[in-house]
Amino acid sequence: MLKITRKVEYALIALRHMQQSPNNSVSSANQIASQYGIPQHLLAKILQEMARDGLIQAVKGPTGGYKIKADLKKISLKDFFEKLEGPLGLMDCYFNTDCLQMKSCNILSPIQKINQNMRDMFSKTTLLEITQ
Amino acid sequence: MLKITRKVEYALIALRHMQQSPNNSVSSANQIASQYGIPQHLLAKILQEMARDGLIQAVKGPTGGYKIKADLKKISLKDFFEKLEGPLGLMDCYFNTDCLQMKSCNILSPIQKINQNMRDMFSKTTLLEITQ
DNA sequence: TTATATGCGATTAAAATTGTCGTATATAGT
DNA sequence: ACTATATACGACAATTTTAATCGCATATAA
Repeated sequence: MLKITRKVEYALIALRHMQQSPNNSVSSANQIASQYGIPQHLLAKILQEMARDGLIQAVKGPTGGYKIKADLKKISLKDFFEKLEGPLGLMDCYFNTDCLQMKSCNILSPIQKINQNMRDMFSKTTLLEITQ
Repeated sequence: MLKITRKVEYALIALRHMQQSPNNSVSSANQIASQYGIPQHLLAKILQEMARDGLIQAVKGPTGGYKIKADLKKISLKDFFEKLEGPLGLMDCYFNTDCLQMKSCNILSPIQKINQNMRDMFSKTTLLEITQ
């Protein structure tokens, strides 16, 4: 429990790679995948999603690839996680209100506080801090 | 991702229930399970594990059950999580050193910092704060 | 003696995650 | 124009993790 997914892990690795690419030149999915031992097709899908999210810029065709598009110091880790994986919470009931035990649940409010702490923590860290 | 398991959730619910039990009288697994809509056999196993961990005290036989044994203000949420679920880390490489990409991984050190933040956060909260 | 508890291992079921496949489209280089 | 290499995207399959169930044993109050 309390693990990040490989999807997020691969996304971070790729972002850092691009961040360190000289003159923000493009890097292809295959380049990155083979360098870090990531399944190529899987990484490609993740990069496509990040491109849709506006985090990176795609360049098609041979000599194509991806490069950083967004200003990484303006994006928190929390926002990044939520872009890729959806709402961030220790328990689903933080967002979902359809739990049948809602009324009888005796740990709802304490859990909400911890949840908020965790979200605050990830809100304070920027993507730039991770990737530079 | 970054979710707690139902096991931990059920354990917290049960702990809080016992904590609020008048005069620290015992509560049976079935009582608690039916009150909060938790599968009985599953909760029983979790309570047994908590008893082995010294968190609660088991009383056998009819009229038996469980009651709080440990001093909950001396146990951090991190310790509690690790008792039930093992090492607490965003990625396995925080503990495991057998990742083949260890050398080429470019996000190891930033992730380690976030990991430490998360562990610190859960270290600062006591079980008592959650259950009272 | 009986009914109701805990104790514990094995097994199954369900859900989430991770990875693969196939096909389409874009474009630089020749 | 052709080819090789890249992104784009949906469907599907495999794997892993989590959640739940089953069966049987032991303890003990009434």
